[in-house]
Amino acid sequence: MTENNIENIKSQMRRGVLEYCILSVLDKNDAYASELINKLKDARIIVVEGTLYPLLTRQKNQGLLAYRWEESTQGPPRKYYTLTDKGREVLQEMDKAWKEIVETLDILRK
Amino acid sequence: MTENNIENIKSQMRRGVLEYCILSVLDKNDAYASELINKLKDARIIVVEGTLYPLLTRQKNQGLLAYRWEESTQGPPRKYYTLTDKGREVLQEMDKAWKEIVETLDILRK
DNA sequence: TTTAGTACCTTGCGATACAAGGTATCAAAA
DNA sequence: TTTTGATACCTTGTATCGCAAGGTACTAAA
Repeated sequence: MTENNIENIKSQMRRGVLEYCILSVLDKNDAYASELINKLKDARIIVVEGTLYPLLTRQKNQGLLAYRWEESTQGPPRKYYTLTDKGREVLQEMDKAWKEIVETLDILRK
Repeated sequence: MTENNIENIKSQMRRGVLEYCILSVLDKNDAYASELINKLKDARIIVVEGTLYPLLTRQKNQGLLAYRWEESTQGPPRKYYTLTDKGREVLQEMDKAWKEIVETLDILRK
């Protein structure tokens, strides 16, 4: 019960920054969807396929991401996503928004 | 367009921590709904009635909040919300979850 | 030619944020 | 004494979105 409650709270917080996390990861290196899922899981941000795929499509449609296909030696081709210039701009805006929220919570919890 | 985009991003981030903010405010002082809205607005967390009322009811039903009615000299009676013991426990869990996410983003953006 | 591994994507349900609209109380002005 | 304005409560309907579940396709090895 309470456990569940807390998991909900965490996932709610994670959801709020999910797009920010995706752009942050892609800012360092291009990546394909399954790879992204693993990198985010390593960073303790849980995200599943059914969440990620539509989200990547949305971000691509907003012009934040572009992609290219690359052949793989061990399975089907991979769709590598990369940040666009607009994506980098938006990422900077996210940095600001994030800083603001962190400050806000510092104050609220002080 | 882009403006809108960024507003969406901000509000998404805000949404993720909204419950945390509410409990944080109530941890300092009991408050009634309209008062909460103003305090959060001052802290740059925008929340509207249609969001807050159902959310307070949810938190009350989860046993995190309790309320009492108090007469007011300038209008209808006010429903003052207060943190329960369970609410305080959950708030501490939120502190942990929040710290974890802040650390995660520090690393992702480093 | 079947199985295992990897990678892509979609569908349907449930939760929820928010705009808009509604009710009730009190006090002061008309 | 009725209307207006301020304050406070709450609900309804719509749209969005996360996630579980299910589905397709390619490659290599058994």
